[in-house]
Amino acid sequence: MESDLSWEQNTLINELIQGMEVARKLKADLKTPYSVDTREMLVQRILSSYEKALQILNASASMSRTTSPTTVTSLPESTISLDGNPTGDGIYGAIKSDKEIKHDSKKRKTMTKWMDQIRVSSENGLEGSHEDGYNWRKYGQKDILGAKYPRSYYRCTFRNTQGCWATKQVQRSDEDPTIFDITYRGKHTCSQGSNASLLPKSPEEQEKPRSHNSNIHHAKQPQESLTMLRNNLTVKTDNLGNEEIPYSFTFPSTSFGCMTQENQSLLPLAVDNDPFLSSLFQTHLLSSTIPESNYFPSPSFQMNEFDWVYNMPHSESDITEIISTNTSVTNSPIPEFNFPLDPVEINPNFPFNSPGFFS
DNA sequence: TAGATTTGACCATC
DNA sequence: GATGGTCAAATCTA
Repeated sequence: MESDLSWEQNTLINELIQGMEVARKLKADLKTPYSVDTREMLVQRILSSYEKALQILNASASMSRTTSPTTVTSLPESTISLDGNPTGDGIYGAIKSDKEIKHDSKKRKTMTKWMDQIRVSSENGLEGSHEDGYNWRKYGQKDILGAKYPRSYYRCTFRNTQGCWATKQVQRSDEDPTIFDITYRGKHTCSQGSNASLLPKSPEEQEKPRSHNSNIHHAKQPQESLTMLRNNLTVKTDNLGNEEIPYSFTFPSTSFGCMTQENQSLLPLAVDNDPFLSSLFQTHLLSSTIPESNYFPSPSFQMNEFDWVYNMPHSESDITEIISTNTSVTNSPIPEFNFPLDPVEINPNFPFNSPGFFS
């Protein structure tokens, strides 16, 4: 197994390459009659990639330091916090006795842990989804010292039935209430582990202000969901702060919106022919033009990259496979960033600072 | 009535 | 002892 640094380096490289790829798309896009919105989304993706790359560097730097937490940067926290063994929590896959359960907190520190951030747009609303394809059940909320907002605790719905010990904590950022820091712990060992993120949600369900029961959804359109997942790394945050933000928050427990045939048919042909632009366009189309339908719980995609890599394997063989293929160039922990590294060449003269580039 | 959320209490860790 | 994480009874909702 590779070292953590290598794993992060791969992630970092992929992020940078992702930025490059999007930049190239945008460059090509400048010669086409594509909409400003599409270009805007490309720019957003570029920014996202570089932001993630910087955060990865940040995380690496933080982990390499053993000094006080005052060295932490101004970000709420590194978006990646690994314990060094992405697959090293196999003990949590087994169903435990009551006695073992009671002592789980002792093992807390040994569980795989990673963090992500989600920015919630007003389009989706705070009561909208922050779903990651898994079914979470809230089991606690606590005021945290020094934090303006309470922290919510979620665990996998299938904890009892399938012995899935994945948990997550959701903490709204003090600095930016539109950002939620999410800490995942443990790997999903439930049946969702393999198809999470591919779980669509009907528009009807999406329109519900909050779901209470029956949050189990089955993948009906995995391809669409995959496409969405691949491209939903960022969320437009225009008009943020225009709404009163409730102090307490609760994310509904499940899953992704689904792309409808009608929506897909709206894609311009040129965009449709480009898988990348196509999915990108779909993302933007849904998130910006029909907010009422709330088809897209976009934040969930933004958070899901690490969730995916850790949680997707749901058996020991899957884990082994990930470990054994970790040296592959297509082993990005962010599945949507999987593409060969070889042909990439970075052009330092790319005009990022050109006037109007970030229009 | 089943399943989810709320919330006070308990426990482990630092 | 302070704090964070979890439990579990009470409550809510479809």
